[in-house]
Amino acid sequence: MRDVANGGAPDLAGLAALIGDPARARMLTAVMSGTALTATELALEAGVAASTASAHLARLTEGQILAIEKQGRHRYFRLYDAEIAEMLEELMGIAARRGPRRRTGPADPALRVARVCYDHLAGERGVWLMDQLRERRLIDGFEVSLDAEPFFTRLGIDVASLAKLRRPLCRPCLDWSERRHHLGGALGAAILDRIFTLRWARRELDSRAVVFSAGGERSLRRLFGAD
Amino acid sequence: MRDVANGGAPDLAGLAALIGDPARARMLTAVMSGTALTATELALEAGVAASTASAHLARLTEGQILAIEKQGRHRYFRLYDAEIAEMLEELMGIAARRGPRRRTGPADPALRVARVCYDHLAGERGVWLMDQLRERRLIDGFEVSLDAEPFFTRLGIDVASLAKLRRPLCRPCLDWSERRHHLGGALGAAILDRIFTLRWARRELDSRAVVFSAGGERSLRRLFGAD
DNA sequence: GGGATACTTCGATGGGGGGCGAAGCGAGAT
DNA sequence: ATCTCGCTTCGCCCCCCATCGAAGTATCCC
Repeated sequence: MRDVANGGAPDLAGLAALIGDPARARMLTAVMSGTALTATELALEAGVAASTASAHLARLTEGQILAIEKQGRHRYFRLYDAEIAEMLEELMGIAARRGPRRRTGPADPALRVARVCYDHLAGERGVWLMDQLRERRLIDGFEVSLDAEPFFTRLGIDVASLAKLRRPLCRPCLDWSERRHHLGGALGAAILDRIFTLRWARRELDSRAVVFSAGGERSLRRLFGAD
Repeated sequence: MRDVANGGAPDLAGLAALIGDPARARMLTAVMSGTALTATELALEAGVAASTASAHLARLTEGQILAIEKQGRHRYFRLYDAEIAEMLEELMGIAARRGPRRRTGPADPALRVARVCYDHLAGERGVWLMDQLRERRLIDGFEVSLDAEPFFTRLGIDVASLAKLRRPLCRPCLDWSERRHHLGGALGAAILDRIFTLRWARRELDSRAVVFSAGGERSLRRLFGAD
């Protein structure tokens, strides 16, 4: 009813208002780490009562910002899809840039170096990776090169089956700290997955930070480095 | 004071809340047409009193969503920069997609075919253009090819001087109706400028729609078409 | 079954902010 | 100098909604 008022224009205000509440924004920031969180955890994260959080989560779900995964007596919340994650990353980037004054907190540097953007790698490492893939012509423009399959197969990634998914294989995602693109999409997610499986890096608890081990760092450079 | 509370995270809520008010969203939608508008025009557009609009505009300016251009006794408002325009386009895309139910209003089709995205071309024509440029290797990945300069020079666009600007020359911008990228950045703006100058198309009044003439349509296809 | 845990619903409260009109103000226009 | 127009400031109202605690419902564990 209320959205019929304006002439077919998308409900920009509704969507933005959903994100524009402090408690909800904190929840979304928390869930940007990629791990699904329970309602109670999110209430804690947002600093509000469970009942308040419940109402917020209902609205975010209704608005298709979050999705629910029921599991026993828990209700796990995750971002609705990768598109939402990318939009949030972009918003955070803009907010950070025109924020009060550049704050250089202690936890910040780690996030700038490497962090999770929902389910793929962002930060300096993320855009470096994207640069290298393009430099080596494994990615061409917005698409994976035809002759790149063997490379990814050696890495343990089956490009052909990823390409069958509904989700775009390869999607440039604007990085909030670097202000350039890193690799999202199914391939971006698969690469980060391999990085964790191979123990080149680990997740920092309760943070989006990704910490590479010295050896992992070397392996990454050896595998993807252009020269 | 209020933004020091959370640990260095960007003020996502503040930014989104700025956009998340119906009146402000209507103003932003209006100014997405690329033309700078006066405070009074925006008040009319948003359907609020001049005083109310003034308060909104002050907040949007303060938040660096809009910028003011004083001119005589008028104050013209425009989007702060192209980054903001792209972010809004993306938000509108997401809002449209998960909106109530696909509404196919009468004015909609024209917008889907071709429209202005702040200062460059979006819609079917916009992504077609991007596809062709990439197909013909005039744009490679995210950059203009080295040997593309003569082509654009013939079109009356001096790539070298565009490249000197602070603004990125070539920037993929996610299209809300097509869900794929069209060409933004200084080059995207220059191309649309030429399209208007050559009278291949004209702006629909009070709308973001771009209407091509039959001849303009042919010229566009002849110039950019790949085969 | 009983008890604990996870979460939602309900009802009440309060504050932030969006809304308006009237008055103020500054910069052209005459 | 005076008028007019464009916009802002001020004072006010009022509604929306974020918030809470308490009670209700669902699910698991023993």
